[in-house]
Amino acid sequence: MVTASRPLRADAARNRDKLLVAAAELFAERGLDVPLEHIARRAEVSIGTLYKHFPTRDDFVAQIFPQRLAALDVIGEKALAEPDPWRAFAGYLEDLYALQAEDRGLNDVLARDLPNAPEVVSACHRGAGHAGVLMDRALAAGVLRADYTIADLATLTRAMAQVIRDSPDEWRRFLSIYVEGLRT
Amino acid sequence: MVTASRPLRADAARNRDKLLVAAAELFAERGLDVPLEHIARRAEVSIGTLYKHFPTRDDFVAQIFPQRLAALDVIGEKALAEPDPWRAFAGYLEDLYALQAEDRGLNDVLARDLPNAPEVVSACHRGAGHAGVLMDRALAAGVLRADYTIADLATLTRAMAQVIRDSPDEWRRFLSIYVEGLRT
DNA sequence: ACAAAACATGAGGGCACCCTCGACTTAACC
DNA sequence: GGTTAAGTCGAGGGTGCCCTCATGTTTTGT
Repeated sequence: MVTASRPLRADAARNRDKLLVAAAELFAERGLDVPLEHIARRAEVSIGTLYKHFPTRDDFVAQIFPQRLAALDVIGEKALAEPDPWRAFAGYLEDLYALQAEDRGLNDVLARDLPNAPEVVSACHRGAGHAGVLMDRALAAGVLRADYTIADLATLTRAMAQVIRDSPDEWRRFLSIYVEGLRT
Repeated sequence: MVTASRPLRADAARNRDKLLVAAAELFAERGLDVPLEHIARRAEVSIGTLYKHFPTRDDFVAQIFPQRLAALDVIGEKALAEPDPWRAFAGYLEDLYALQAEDRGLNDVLARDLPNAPEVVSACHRGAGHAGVLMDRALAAGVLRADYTIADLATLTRAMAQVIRDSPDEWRRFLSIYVEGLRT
């Protein structure tokens, strides 16, 4: 699907990289809403050049987050390898939110309806898939509240995004209370 | 403390009232961040007049929210009248968030660090006082997780503000799960 | 009815962000 | 090394919000 366009000119490739690096840093530090001008400034590139390479904020998102979201698969696999269904499920949540807590941008990405980047969307779906399996296992084992659904998990994720934003050191406590309420 | 200034001129009093009504409506509908220009427009008054009466957004907040926050006292008293310590505590939370769910502005007020309005701050403190008593009772009865604190409640409140914003119909479910985790 | 004081008005300046486009610069290829 | 397509630059136009102030209007008290 990658339209094999002619390779970029050397300076263009360099600028593109600098932009990606700057954007990745700023998304992680300040969240998804950093002004594009700040990204250009940190990349030491003009705003016009930024728009040439990434006409849309979502173009940045599409380039940056898929690899970060790969971590989702990693923790998913890890959880699936855990034999105890409850520990698997609860551990998954803990790992997931630890990820969010480390990266303000990722926190934003997972908390919003958004983003128009298909790659990001599909990564999220894979994540939801893992979570679904873990939930089913826990349900089958009778350790998870019987009426719990994926939609509840989405709600939790947005709530956790908020908790992480305002008390980055207390989210584990909040989560553990909620998770306790989930157990049967 | 009300500096008994000369009474307002008739037209001025009328405009002030229209502004308060408009602001109250818009805060409730759209949240605390509505542009002040929108308030002026709905009040059918110029932006200059708005600034004359309420130089600051917080001046609106200070006039509007104290009476709404009175509802906090009502539900506090109601909960204190409930003999069962667990039902009192859990019922208080339910009533509190029901209040937030009905009023976007109130939701914002309770969710932020903010506001520079002393009357609002003191109403919140009274609310926290009620909550504290309810928590102590529940703790004494051994029905509430022993390490629970007021700070946790503040975190919960911000999280609930978020949940209410994105799923106004699902917040009770989320709350009930969390509250379940609180019980011993 | 008049003067003075109180008030209302809205154009406009400031700011932060968005995005575009024409003039310049540079890498790439012969 | 000259040509040219590709790329860079940043001033500047657009938007939405904030807030102020000179000018014009209304109320009030006499």
